[in-house]
Amino acid sequence: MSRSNPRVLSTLERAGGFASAQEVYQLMQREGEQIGLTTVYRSLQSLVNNKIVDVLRRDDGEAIYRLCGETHHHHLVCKNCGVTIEIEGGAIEKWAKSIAAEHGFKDVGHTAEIFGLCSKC
Amino acid sequence: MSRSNPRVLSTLERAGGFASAQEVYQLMQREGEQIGLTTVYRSLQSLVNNKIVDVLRRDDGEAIYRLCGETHHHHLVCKNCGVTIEIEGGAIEKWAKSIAAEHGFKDVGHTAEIFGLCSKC
DNA sequence: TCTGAAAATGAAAACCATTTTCATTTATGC
DNA sequence: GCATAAATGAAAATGGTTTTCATTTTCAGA
Repeated sequence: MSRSNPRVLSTLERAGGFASAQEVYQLMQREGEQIGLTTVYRSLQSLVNNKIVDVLRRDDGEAIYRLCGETHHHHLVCKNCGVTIEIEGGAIEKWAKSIAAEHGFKDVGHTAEIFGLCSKC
Repeated sequence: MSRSNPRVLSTLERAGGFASAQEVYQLMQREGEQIGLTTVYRSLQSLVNNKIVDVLRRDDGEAIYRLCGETHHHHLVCKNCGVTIEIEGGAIEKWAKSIAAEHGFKDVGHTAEIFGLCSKC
């Protein structure tokens, strides 16, 4: 298994904690970092596995990565400009748990995203 | 510009109003319809432009199309055997709408999935 | 300090959904 | 009919992402 190259995380932070793999790679190149695109992808994947970053999708399907806090939250994302607002999901947690219990499911997790056009777009 | 091939819409409806372009294409092939993948893509695009269908993204980035105005549902998926149960999302709809309104978002949609281990696994 | 196994790396190729190109067929108005 | 526009689809191009594989680096133990 591969661990994350720390410079990738540091670059993602510097990018405002919100960038695609391609963008992280280009940023590192521009700054003279010597790294391959493959390693960027692998590092980001590893960060996702370790729950250090989240992955979302742009409208065109490109994956964007962003730092996430530890508390479980959801996102409200503008599908035009990409601005993201973290939201609490208390209601969702309960909903997911009750639905799962109703059908005898265990070890339950869930995903939920809300998207739309923000007030500026 | 091209108009939508009506068989594409009819197939999307038959698919439960929720499928990717590739799936629509495969479904049509299996049913003996004679159509090219290009036409499927063009028809779906045209349906999106005409606001007849919505387009979302799967986690893997593939675009999925769904009929507008359909009351859409969510899924409870077993992460071991893959069995899927359709569930109503009334509570989620309300939650998504209120959160979005709170932050001035318009043209709002959402995704939500619950996953876990089903009673058999 | 050596040595070898395991992990990390990255260039190139493979993958795959999607889009574009372009030549051909079909539909439509006159 | 005839001409022009629209629709079609095979094949090629595009572009993000993943895989392959050979090489380099790391590092624990002799």
